[in-house]
Formats: sequence, C-alpha cells, structure tokens
Amino acid sequence: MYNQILSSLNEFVDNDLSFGSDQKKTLLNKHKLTLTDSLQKGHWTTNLCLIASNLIKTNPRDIASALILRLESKPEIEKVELAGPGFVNIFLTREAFFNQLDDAYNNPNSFVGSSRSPKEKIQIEFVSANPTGPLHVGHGRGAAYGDAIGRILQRLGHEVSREYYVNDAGRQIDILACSIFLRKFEFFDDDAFPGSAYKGSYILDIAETLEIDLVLTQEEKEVLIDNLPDNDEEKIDELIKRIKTFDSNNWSLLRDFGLGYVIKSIKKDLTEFKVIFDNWFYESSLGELADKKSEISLALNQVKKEHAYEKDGAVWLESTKFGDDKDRVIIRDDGRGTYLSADLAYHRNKLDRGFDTIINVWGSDHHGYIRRIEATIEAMGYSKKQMKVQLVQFANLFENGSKVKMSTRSGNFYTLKQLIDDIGSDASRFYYLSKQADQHLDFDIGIARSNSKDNLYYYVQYAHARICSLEKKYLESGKILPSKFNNANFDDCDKLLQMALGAQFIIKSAGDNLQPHLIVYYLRDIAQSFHQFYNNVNILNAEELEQNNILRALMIVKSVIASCLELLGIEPLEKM
RNA sequence: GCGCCUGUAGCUCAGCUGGAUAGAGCAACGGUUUUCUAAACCGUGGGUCAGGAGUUCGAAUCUCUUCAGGCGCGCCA
Repeated sequence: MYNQILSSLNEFVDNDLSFGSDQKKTLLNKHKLTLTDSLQKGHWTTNLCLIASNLIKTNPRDIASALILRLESKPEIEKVELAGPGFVNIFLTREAFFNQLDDAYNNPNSFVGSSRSPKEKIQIEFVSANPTGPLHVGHGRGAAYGDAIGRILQRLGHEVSREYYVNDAGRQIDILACSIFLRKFEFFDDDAFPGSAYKGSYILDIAETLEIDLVLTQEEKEVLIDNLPDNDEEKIDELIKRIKTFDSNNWSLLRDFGLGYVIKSIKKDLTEFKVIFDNWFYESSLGELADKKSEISLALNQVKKEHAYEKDGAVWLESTKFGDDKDRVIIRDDGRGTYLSADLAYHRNKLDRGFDTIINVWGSDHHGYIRRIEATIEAMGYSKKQMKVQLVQFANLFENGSKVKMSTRSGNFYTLKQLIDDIGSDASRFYYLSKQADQHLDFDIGIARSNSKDNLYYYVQYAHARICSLEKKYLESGKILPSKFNNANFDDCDKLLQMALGAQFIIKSAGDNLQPHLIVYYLRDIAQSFHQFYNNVNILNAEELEQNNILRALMIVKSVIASCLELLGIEPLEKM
C-alpha cells in the first residue's frame, strides 16, 4: 500500500503540477508519506502540499484539491482529508487496511521503502578488546550494539561481515606474558606485585594451567628482580626485557599460551552472549616493519611516497593535509611502528577487501582518534566516506541505587560473563541497547533481575508470552488460527494493527541511522498497546467473526514483537 | 586553549534528516481480579524542551551565542 500511494503522489507531482523541473525534483526529494500516529488522522499522511505550497508561495489548499481528487479515485482509498496546516490524510477501506497487514505478515522479507537503500557489502568491526583479560561490562555494550546493527542491516538486505581485530602484537601482550611468568614462579606478594602488571585472578588460572619446562633457582629469581626502576611503567618494561633475555624460547611459549588462553575465553563469553564473528583479524598477520614485503611495510611505503617526512629521527604522516590537528608519527625514532601505523595497514587491508562501507565500533574515549584515521584513509587514496565510526559510551552498573565497582586495585572487575550469569544474555542485551550507543548508560542490575513492573524487559516479553498463551488456549478449543481478516465491523484492534505496521519503518530507520535503541522503544510501545487491548477486550469469549480478526491481529503483533526481539539478539519467551 | 558529546516532568530517559495538543517508565495519590497470565490495566497531578537571538507558513528538532556538566587532545594502545 505504501508503494502504491507513494507512486500516486509522485505521479501527481509529475503530471498535475506545473512546476519547474528543479522544483519538482526538490519536492520529490522532500515530501514524505508516513503512517499516522492516530487513526483520527487516517492511516497514511503526507506533507506534500505543505512542501509544494512553500516552493511556489501559495496556499496548500490550492494544491490539495487536485491531489485529493487523484487519491480518491483509487479503489483502496475510502476518503482523503485536508487537515491541520495542510497535511493530506488518507483513510483506507477496511479491505485495503487489512490487506496491507496480511501482505506484510505473509512476506516478511519484502520491505517498505527498501528500494531506497541499495544493497551494500558492509563490514562491522567491534569489541576488538585487547586480548589481555576477560571482557568486562563495557565491552558487553559494544558487543550487543555491533551485533544488533549487524542483524538489522542484514534484515534490510545488506551483506554483513562481523570482524574482531585482535591486538596481538604490542607491548600489552608482553605485559600479559610477564604477568603470567611472575605468577607462575611466585615472584611477588600481592602487595608488591608491579602496578602495571595484570593482577586479575585469571592470570593465576593461566599460570596454573601453563605447563612449562623451566625451573628457577632462588638466585636466578633474585637477579631478575634486582634493582628494578621505581616507576611502574619502567619497571614492567625492564622486567619484560630481562625475562625475554633470560629464556627467549620459554618467553614466546608463555606469550602464545597466554594469548591463546585469553582469546579462547573471550570467544566463549561472546558465544554465550550470542555474538559470532565471521572473522578474527590478527594484528600480527600484518607482519613486521623489518620485513620489507610485509603488509605493514607496503602500506607505510605507500603513504611515505607522498605524505610523510622525517623529523627528530621519526617518520611523520602529513595528516594535517587531510584535516587532522597535527601530523602524526608512524615510525618511531627507534624504528618501531606506532599504533597508528598498524591501524593504517589494517584499514588499507579492510578497504581492499571490497566493502562498500566499513563500520568501526569504538569506545567513546577514542573519539579524538577519528579524524586521525580518516586522514590516514584519505592519505592512502580512499574516501573517508567509506568508513563510519560509531562510538559507544561506557556503561555504569548500578545495584540498589549504588554504583557497582567496575575495577579495583586488586584487578578484579565485573565481567561480561558475570553479568550474563546474573541476569541472562537476553535481558543484558535489552538494557545495553535501551539507549543511544554514544551516550552514557546507567544500567540497574537489580531492576534487570527483578520480576517487578519496573522491569521493561519483562514487560515486553510478557506481551509476547500472553499472546502465545492465548493462541494455545484458542487452539485447545479446537479452532484453527485464521489465515486472513474478514469484514466484521469491529475496529478495536485497529490501533494495535496500525502500530504493528510501523515496525518496518522503525527497523529501516534503526538500520539507516545505526540506532538499535529505536527498536527497544518501539517494542515498549507496541507491548503497551497490546496490554491495553488485552485488558479491554475479552478475547476468548468474543463473537466468532470478531474473534477471527482479533486472533489474526494478535498473530501479527506476536510476529512483529518476535522479529524485533530477534533483531536485538533476544529470544522471545513463549511463557513466563 | 582546541575538538566532541550532553542539558526535555521530582528521577531515568524517548522524540532531534523541521510538521498537527511535547511522550513513556519510575516516584506520589486514587481505583480495577467469581472472567483469557495483576510481571497487567485505568484515572489524577506534574513542563519558560538550560537561557537568549535568528531562519521558517511552522523550531524540542536547523544556525549563532551564553551558561552548566562530561570526555578527548602522546614517538600509549
């Protein structure tokens, strides 16, 4: 129905208006056909006359009469009204109203307005937490978000690839290995454990699991920790250097084991959270600068030709030429690459893989980095428009009104795994997605866990479960679920149905704007409409023709709720 | 100092690619169950959409500005 009315509107602009072609073009771009928010305004409404009258400085009513005439000639349209400042409200016949719902239900993949966004090959890179410890609740938000937009974009017909970028090449991994080493050979008391080393209990687990063919004498141990620098950062770097030199074979064994262990546990947590990546990209696969043929060398050489210079012994990228605040070092004065140099090569690799769009989901503390990476992309000859960066703010957890400590000096923190064990993957996702990603989120686990009316998650699930229960009872009475609406003169369901029809627009908008929270709020609204309806109408004792339509309506509402939940990665509950 | 984000009901927030009387939940108060799941529903009160100016037929939404709060500005990752 949407497409039919829309083409009537476009025909009207083409044929009935004596506008210049530029004006027509503007008009065709700007006018909108939308579902009404209240049935008093009909089913569909358009602002076309408002826009048109503004273009030629006339009264909307002068334009509306011809449009109304054209629309009213269509058999599906019962009446058309001019309302408010110049909106044209369209009332469908009962049959047309029902038909569009049956169509939507029977063809869940045909999408309103989908022709407007061409199918794209999209890559989403998210989580990408350093593999130095378990995922915490902050990572959980990024995971829920990245996966949800992936699901939504897939629903809109795009080809989506999910990727995790593993920073397995830097100093952080050395620190991980060092921490394991120190625990394995019981170097320090907890109090004296170096401030920059990882202190979490998972390090002890790794150390315990590690089998290593090495015995240290007391003297060797004392040499290793003799006369260390006071500064935390210098201390850990010195320790790494000494352990590496002491036994380089066992060092790399330790490093690989620690890395493998942590990545395995991250994968396990993500799987439990129903987040599956198509690709795990290892920073180390970009190779080393020393290797002239490695990917990272090739990428750097490419930008060095035209957009870099040497200063103070380092190589600088002229990122200011591409809008950055200052130029950036890509090769340090000691010959090592920077984080940016690896990221530069990584983005080159991604863009060369032929994605139309790459989406980077980053923690919001990286926002200063956006312009830099955009400059890098342009320096390599790509368009920065191919990349979108979506920032995700940290989530604060609360319990009974007080903040849950995210991290403590002892290295213990509330992990994603604990959250999932505590309130479940589905409720966690629901609350993670309940606010725009780039804004602070306060998340009360007490409420998420509770069976109370405060718990929005259950409010939505309850609507779905109630419909399931009604259908079950209905079927038990020997009837079968209706396959279409009849023409009973009964309109109590209309508000609910009008809202159900809106799902496709919400999903479209959530995908185009990368905002899954729109779906959360939509779910709340439709659940509310359903609960209201449920309390007003005695469904199982309704008169037969009416009952047919009610059941049909509820099938549609149920399917809408279920598919919206699934887009958020949440399993709809059949009973509660 | 520069950049980004935020400011909407007592609280937590929707609405922001301009549209019809600014919404929801919680909190407060008062109701609804011999009937399909009361994890529900109904009602009442509560707003200078931070302040100011501008653009427009029309502004919470766009522009400028002031104020308040948060974050980011490494040869860290």
